[in-house]
Amino acid sequence: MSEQTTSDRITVAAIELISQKGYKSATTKAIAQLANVNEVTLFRHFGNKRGLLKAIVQKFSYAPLLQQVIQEQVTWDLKDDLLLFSTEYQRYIMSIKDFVMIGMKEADLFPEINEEIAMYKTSFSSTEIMNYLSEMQKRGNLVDVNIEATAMALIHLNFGHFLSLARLGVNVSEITTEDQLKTNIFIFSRGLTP
Amino acid sequence: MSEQTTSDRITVAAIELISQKGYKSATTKAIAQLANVNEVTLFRHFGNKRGLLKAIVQKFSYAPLLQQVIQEQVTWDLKDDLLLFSTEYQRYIMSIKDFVMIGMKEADLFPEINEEIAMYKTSFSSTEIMNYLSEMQKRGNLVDVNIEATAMALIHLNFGHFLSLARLGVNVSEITTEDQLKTNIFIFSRGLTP
DNA sequence: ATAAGATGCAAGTAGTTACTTACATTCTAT
DNA sequence: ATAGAATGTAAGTAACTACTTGCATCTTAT
Repeated sequence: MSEQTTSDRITVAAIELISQKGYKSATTKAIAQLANVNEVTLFRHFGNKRGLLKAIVQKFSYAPLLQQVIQEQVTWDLKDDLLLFSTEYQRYIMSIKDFVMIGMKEADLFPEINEEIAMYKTSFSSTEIMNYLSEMQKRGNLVDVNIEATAMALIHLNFGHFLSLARLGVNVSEITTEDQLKTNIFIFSRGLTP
Repeated sequence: MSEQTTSDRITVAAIELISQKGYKSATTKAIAQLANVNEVTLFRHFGNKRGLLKAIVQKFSYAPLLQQVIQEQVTWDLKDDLLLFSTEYQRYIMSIKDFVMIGMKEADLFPEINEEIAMYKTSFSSTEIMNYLSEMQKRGNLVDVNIEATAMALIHLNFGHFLSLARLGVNVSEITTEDQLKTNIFIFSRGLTP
């Protein structure tokens, strides 16, 4: 039928249901039904429900390419770079949105997908940004400010925006993501440029 | 024994367990055990598990006093006011942290505690901030910027910070909340002051 | 064409969970 | 002291859920 393998169809269905209802409420029966396979097939592929989650985690646990992408495109112009960071972050985290939502809901259940992964490492690590900000300070393109706190502020802002989008599906307000990011970068670049 | 009523002990226990494990995984048996009451008592008080959650939602659904507190203390100095907003927000949302986490996990299960409540209304509504920002613009204390987007940026930033704290219990980084807020306000006031 | 592997189907099992019922016990107000 | 309300105890039920087993059917590579 479809080009996806059976395992893929099951994991995709599982990700959708678990991110929506949570791990406990997403029954193997429902997952199998959504994946259009027999429930037994699910167990034949993954052993048990936990194994299914494990497979999902592994599926998403690759080193984020984002860092490379960013490092290659850095211009050392604060405004441009902040926009680059934000748009890349938003693009990437939205693509793995369901996985992040699972991490949000099941952090205690599954240490592997704890918040650190879902919130920071999965996207870009804060150290990447901190390195960038330090270099910017050396170049005299950045005001004297707590680097670590600034990096966290950037991440928190972007993650907060992502959460609005992800949870409601649509923007809370009428603002488009583009306009929102524009304003964010305006404030930050103006606040951080010497 | 304790001064709390039986109902209170049950709801408190339920909030703790549900915010940790999620609604489905927090069994009535475990809730009763934690509350130090017989499981039957739980059902006598709340009818069913759903009724217990309903009681919890009602317990937290009062008009946030935060608005008043803020309006009374506004100084129309951007830096001072932003600090006031942030600290009050942080103080308040941390006090209802478990409830907010329930909202984060069970939004689909319970429309009443959807994200809007947990994320925005429960704390301070975005319109309150927007009114403040508009007035600041009229007074010439604020740069020409998208008011709505700026308000959302403030909320996202503060909510993002809250989430780090709430999820990990401790700050991700070594920065104290105070230092983090200071940096946030530094960036924002510098970026928004004409 | 055929063997091997993957999947479907039917039935079942053991454990869990929300919820009930009947009765005993304790607490509280008068 | 006593009635009435609140709580505890014991036992049970019906539904659900993860997971298993045995066998039939289908697909695919050779």
